[in-house]
Amino acid sequence: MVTQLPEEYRQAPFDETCAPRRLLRLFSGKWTTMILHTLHLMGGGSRPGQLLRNIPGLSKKMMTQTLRELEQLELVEREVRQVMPPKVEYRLTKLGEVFIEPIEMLYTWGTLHEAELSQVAAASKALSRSALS
Amino acid sequence: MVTQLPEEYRQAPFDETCAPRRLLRLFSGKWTTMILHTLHLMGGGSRPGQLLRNIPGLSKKMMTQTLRELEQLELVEREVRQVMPPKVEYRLTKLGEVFIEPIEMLYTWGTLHEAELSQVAAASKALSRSALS
DNA sequence: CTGCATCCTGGGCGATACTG
DNA sequence: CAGTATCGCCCAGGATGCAG
Repeated sequence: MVTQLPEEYRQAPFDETCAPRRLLRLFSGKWTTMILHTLHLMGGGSRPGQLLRNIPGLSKKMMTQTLRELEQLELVEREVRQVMPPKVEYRLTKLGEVFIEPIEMLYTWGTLHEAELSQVAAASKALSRSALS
Repeated sequence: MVTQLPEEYRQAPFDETCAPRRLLRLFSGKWTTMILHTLHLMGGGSRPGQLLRNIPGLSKKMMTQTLRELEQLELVEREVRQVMPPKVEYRLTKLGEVFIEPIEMLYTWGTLHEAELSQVAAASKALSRSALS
């Protein structure tokens, strides 16, 4: 029974530019996945105010900032309607929709495993409590 | 064709403590998932030096720091063997193994979608290039 | 309503050097 | 080899205020 492969046979290490790492970096922003997820969830175009209301804790600044980044990466499109008051809609691009898949995977996994997540939370709580003594 | 539900009928927003967000926070550390993944990949116990060598860019400090956090969350166990030179092994706990699943999902998804990840990279590159002008 | 500019703070993360 | 301590940077990200 091989519990551990010898050094020489172990698979090559991740390099910085490997796919998993690039994905991680893409999702590293605090609000990135939540914004993509919400855009997807609401279907069609979403207005900034709606996004803001649907993502508690998100500030206007971080929203627009994140949306700009996603625009530049061509994961999100912005549609402006020049009227008063201004009407703006954001929607996922075709490329953007691709990345919905891993996000939904993560989110639903989380939802299905609340129990384990609570165990982790409990552990961290126990820790901070003992730290107070 | 309903492209967008009226405000009142839209599903309640994520609150801060919902499962998806907790999962995101758990994985928010730059090295967290990579360390868990590598521990899993190597099977059985892993020695710090091995981890370090298998995760390019990881510094000794960030490794131990992340491992300590994971220990506190009870996702990782540390086994010390008091000899010279010191022998230490880290291994996933039962709870830790649970979280391997979403990590592997993410990583393999990334691997299967290198093409799209490259498109994103291309978009960001095009951006920084035009910014130079 | 939407969006930008500004200012500021915390802490994540890295580099380095030192112990056993 | 494994781990710690220190220093300091940088920037993500929050608060506020102004403009169209």
